[in-house]
Amino acid sequence: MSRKNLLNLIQVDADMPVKTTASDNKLVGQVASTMREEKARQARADDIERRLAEGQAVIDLDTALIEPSFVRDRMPGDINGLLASIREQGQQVPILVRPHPEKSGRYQVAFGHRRLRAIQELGLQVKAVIRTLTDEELVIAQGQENNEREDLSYIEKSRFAQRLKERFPREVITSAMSVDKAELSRMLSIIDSLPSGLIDAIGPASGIGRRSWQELADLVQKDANHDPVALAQSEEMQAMSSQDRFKALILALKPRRIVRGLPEVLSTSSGQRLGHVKQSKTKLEITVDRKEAAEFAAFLLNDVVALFEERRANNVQKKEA
DNA sequence: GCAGATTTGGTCGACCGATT
DNA sequence: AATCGGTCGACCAAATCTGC
Repeated sequence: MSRKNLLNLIQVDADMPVKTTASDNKLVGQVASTMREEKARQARADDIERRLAEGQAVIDLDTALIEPSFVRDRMPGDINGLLASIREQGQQVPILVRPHPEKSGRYQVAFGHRRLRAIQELGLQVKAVIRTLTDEELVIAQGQENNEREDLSYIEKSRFAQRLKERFPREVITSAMSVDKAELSRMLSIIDSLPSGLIDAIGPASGIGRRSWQELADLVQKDANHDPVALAQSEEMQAMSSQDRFKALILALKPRRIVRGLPEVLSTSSGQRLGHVKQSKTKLEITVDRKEAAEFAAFLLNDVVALFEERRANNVQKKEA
C-alpha cells in the first residue's frame, strides 16, 4: 500500500458560497465538522509520515484502525492480568503492525493481539511499530513472538500450524514456528483426528503436550461408546480448569481394566478423580484422595465396618433361606 | 522405479512435583 | 536434600506416501 493513500481525503472548498437556510446551516455545520475531522486526520497522517520518515519506530495509533492478523493463533483467554499491568504501568512493549494490504488507511497486527485487546478495552491509543511485511514475514513474526513468549499451549500451536497450512508451504510453517517437519506433521495429524468442537470445549490446556493429545486422539478414534464433545461440554467438566478437563476426559475415555498388582485410578463416570485401587492376591487397597473427595473419605471411614456387617448379615440370610 | 516429502516410532536430556 | 517417576520438546532414523 502506498503511504500517499494513508487517508482518502474529501476535498472541500472552504470559500465556496453557501445559502443560509436553517437546514443548510445545519448542513454547513456538518460539513465544517467533517472538514475539521478530515484536517485532523490529515494532520495525524502527516505526523505518522513525518515520524516514519524520521525513523521513529514507535508511534501511537487509534485501535479502531487496526485489524487482527489473517491467521489466528491464540484461543480466547483471560487478559485481566495484562489489563491491570497496562492500567498501572502503561504499555511497555509496542505491538507490530503492517499497513493493511487491502484496506487503505488501516493496519494489520503481526504480533501483540492480546495487548491490542487490552488497550482497546481501556480505550487508549496503542503504541505500535509499523513495518511493511509480506504475508510470509507477518506469520513468521507472529510465530517468532509466540515462541519467545513460550505461553502458547501445544494445541494452540497445532491449530496455528493448521491455519498456516491453508496458505503456506511447510517450510514457511516450520520456519515461523521453529519446529521440525516431523513435529509439524504430528501437530497437523492431531488436529485432523480430533473434532474441532472437542478442542474448543477443552480449551488451551496449558502444560498438556504432544503425547497426551496423541493419546486423546487415539482414544477418541477407538471409542464409539462415548460422545467426547458432549462429555467435555458437560457442566461438571466445564467447571474445571482446561488442563483438568483434559485429564478428566482421558480418564473417562480410557477403558477400565483391573490388573492385579497395578494401581487403578478410581474415578466417577464423568472422569472426576477420587483416588486409587490397588489389588493383589492377598489384599485390596483403596486410596481416596481427600482433596478431591473429602466427604466420601469421611463416609468410608465411618461406615465401612457397618457396610461389611450389613453385607455379611445379608449373606447369612440368603444361606438360611 | 526413483527422489523428495511426509509420517511414524523411538530415544534423549531437561524439567517438575511428589516422596523419602 | 536426594531420589524417583512422569511428562515435556527436540531430535534422529526408518517406513511410507506421492508425484514424476
